[in-house]
Amino acid sequence: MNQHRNGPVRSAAAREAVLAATTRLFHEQGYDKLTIEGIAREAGVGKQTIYRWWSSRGAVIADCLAEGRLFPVEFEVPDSGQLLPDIEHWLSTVLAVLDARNGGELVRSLVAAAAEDPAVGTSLSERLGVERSLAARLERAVHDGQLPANAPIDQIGESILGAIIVRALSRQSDSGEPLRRLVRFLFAPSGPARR
Amino acid sequence: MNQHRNGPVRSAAAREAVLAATTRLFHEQGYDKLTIEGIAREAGVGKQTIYRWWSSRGAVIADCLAEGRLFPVEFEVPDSGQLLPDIEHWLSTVLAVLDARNGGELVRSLVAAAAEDPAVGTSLSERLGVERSLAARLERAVHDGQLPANAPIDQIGESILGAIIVRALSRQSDSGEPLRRLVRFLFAPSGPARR
Amino acid sequence: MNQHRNGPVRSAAAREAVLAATTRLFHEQGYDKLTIEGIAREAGVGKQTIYRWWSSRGAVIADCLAEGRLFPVEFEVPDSGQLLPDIEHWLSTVLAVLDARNGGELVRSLVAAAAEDPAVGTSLSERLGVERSLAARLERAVHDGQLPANAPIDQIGESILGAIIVRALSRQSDSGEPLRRLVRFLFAPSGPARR
Amino acid sequence: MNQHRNGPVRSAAAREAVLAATTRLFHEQGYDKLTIEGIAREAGVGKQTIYRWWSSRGAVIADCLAEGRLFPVEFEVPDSGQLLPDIEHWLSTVLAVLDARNGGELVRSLVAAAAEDPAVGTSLSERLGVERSLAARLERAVHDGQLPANAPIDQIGESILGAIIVRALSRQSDSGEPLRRLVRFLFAPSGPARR
DNA sequence: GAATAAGCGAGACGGTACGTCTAGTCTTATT
DNA sequence: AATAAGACTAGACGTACCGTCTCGCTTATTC
Repeated sequence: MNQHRNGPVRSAAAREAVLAATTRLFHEQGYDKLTIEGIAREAGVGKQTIYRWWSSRGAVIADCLAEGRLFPVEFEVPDSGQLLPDIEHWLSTVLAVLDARNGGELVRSLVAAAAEDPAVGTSLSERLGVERSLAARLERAVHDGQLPANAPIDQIGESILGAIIVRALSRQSDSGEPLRRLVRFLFAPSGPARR
Repeated sequence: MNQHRNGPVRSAAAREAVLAATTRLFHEQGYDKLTIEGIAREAGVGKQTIYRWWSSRGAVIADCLAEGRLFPVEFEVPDSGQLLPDIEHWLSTVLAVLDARNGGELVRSLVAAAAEDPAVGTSLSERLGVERSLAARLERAVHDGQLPANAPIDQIGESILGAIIVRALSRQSDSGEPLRRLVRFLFAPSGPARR
Repeated sequence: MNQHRNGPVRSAAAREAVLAATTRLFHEQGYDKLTIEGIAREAGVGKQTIYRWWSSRGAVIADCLAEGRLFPVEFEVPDSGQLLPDIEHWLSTVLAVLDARNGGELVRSLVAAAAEDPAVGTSLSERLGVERSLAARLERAVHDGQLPANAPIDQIGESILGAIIVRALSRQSDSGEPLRRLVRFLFAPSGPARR
Repeated sequence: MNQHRNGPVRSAAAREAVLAATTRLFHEQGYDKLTIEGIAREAGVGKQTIYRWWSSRGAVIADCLAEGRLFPVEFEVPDSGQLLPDIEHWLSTVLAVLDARNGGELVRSLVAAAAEDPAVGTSLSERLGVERSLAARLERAVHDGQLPANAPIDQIGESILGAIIVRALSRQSDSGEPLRRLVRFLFAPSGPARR
């Protein structure tokens, strides 16, 4: 980080170093032990450089999220024509990634960050594909007739994401089966007669 | 806290002062500006007294929650026999309370606290009546046949709570109508799953 | 000449702006709050322009001193033939100028600058006319026989200047009468040493 | 410094460590490179402890001075009955001490400190014995008739101290002979006829 | 009249220190 | 033995400057 500097335009090297260091520290220690000083130290960057370009700790995390540095993959909901299997596939992917990297801790950190900084919440939701991919898939399901015309698409997505969050907050480590039961309840192909 | 205390047993006055001060500061400034020093100052109490009886900032909040100092009322789900109206009534009560006291900020603070401290999450969920009252009501709905026998009761509660949280985290201030649409979808006479 | 260079030469406007800004800030805030960044800002000049032409903060002050920007007048010791009145006249002028512009603070600032940068000390002494004018006058007094042949001219000047400095450092604001008593003692017709 | 702490009364150990560290750093690096953080680091003390008990960098130095940590000895003016030899003896002692420990740098540092903080000036003057011992000796000389009755005692002392300072500020390293000439001029036992 | 090269305002950069705040531990005197 | 008070080390906060650097522009000199 002390090689080529570019002068009075923003240094791409510094930006990269900050985001890389933040990603590393975030995974190692979690959000509440993440400090601006720590990032600067780890990145070999002056504190002012961070304060110059990011408004808060959360803003840095939001950038990391937006660039896919915290999750390695895109979460796409496939479209096989059948709603429930598609959603289950997406959910499995999400849970696999979360569990692989000490998911509870990761989600809690992200939630803490989101509670502090709006941008993180937005980025997180986008990154998990809730809006872009999940909502789009549900939209198509409405067109297919697999969901009723008045189904509250966004809220369904939020409720699934919310259930993931609540599960993380309550420190349950149950391999995700309950969440699968939830989506099965929501999207059962042949809804059991209920009344 | 400048009263006369009587020696070597735990001071009820100190406990009361701490919880009262915490409640006040939490409402005024939110969780992330809540500090042990601030509580001690406000309560007129030595820091050590707090450290002696509570393990962390979150533990104090959890105590406040458990004693109903953060929410003034109990959230009970009524049982009129009809599931959907009962749930909607409960949801309206919850939203009314949240909106009344700058709810978004309050929920975000609670979520931040829960992300840091497990006890807070548990207390919060209990306090909102999700487990005790909501889950019990859903249980009865299963017996009634208003919900299918295999309905994932706990997860349904968590998904509603989660939706409230996600809504708060994304700073939407939409008067709760979307959440009402969600519960209508979940508990509509025909059920969310349909074919 | 083997060294012909092209391009613009030193900008007189920039030099002028720097010295003017420095003078202004020095008088307003004193030496220890004088910063290169502050000067550059005030002068509307790039920092590099200052670093290119001056080696240090002190060097800029020394330039200001040398150009008479910090003291408005020359301090000349008159030569009426009578030593003591001449010196008293010079001293009165110096004290008048110092007292007029919050002299204690000014002297302290100059002393601080001199302690940091040798050039300032030299400039200061020159500017006050200690060497040029006071020492010359004393020299003439030796020739006149008003001072003994072996009188340590330079040291006498330094001791007067030093007394002014000590007085400023100890924050006495005594209208200069004590200093007048000192020079009367030094240059009384009978001399300081007497038996 | 992490051994015995004394509780909510001022820690003598911390005070000692701070003053010792300050003395060390002051001699090694001079006043302008002396920082609160540096002192805290060297002393193994929290910064707040310094800010709690001293109002500024200068105040710490003043304490060091007052306790004789910067100069190892007391500077006493002897009283043999003969003024000039007594003063010369005192001056030799002072100069010896100053030269022994890179005196110019030391005096400049002290002057810079005094320019910033009044207490340092006072302490310095006291420490060198200017007031206590030198002025007292001159007083006695007045009684003896070795100095005229109206001799400005304090100013004479200040002028000698001032000459030492000016000499240090102008970076002359002349072994002190000029200063000896000055005091000889001031206190010559048999003042040469001058006019 | 182009090409060249220095000076210029601007300001980003890695750093260091500032003075403040809180964490969590420990000691004192009091009750 | 618990308390209110508060000193202690440690370290992060966000700000201010340091001295170096690079950028794009302007300007004078040389080819």
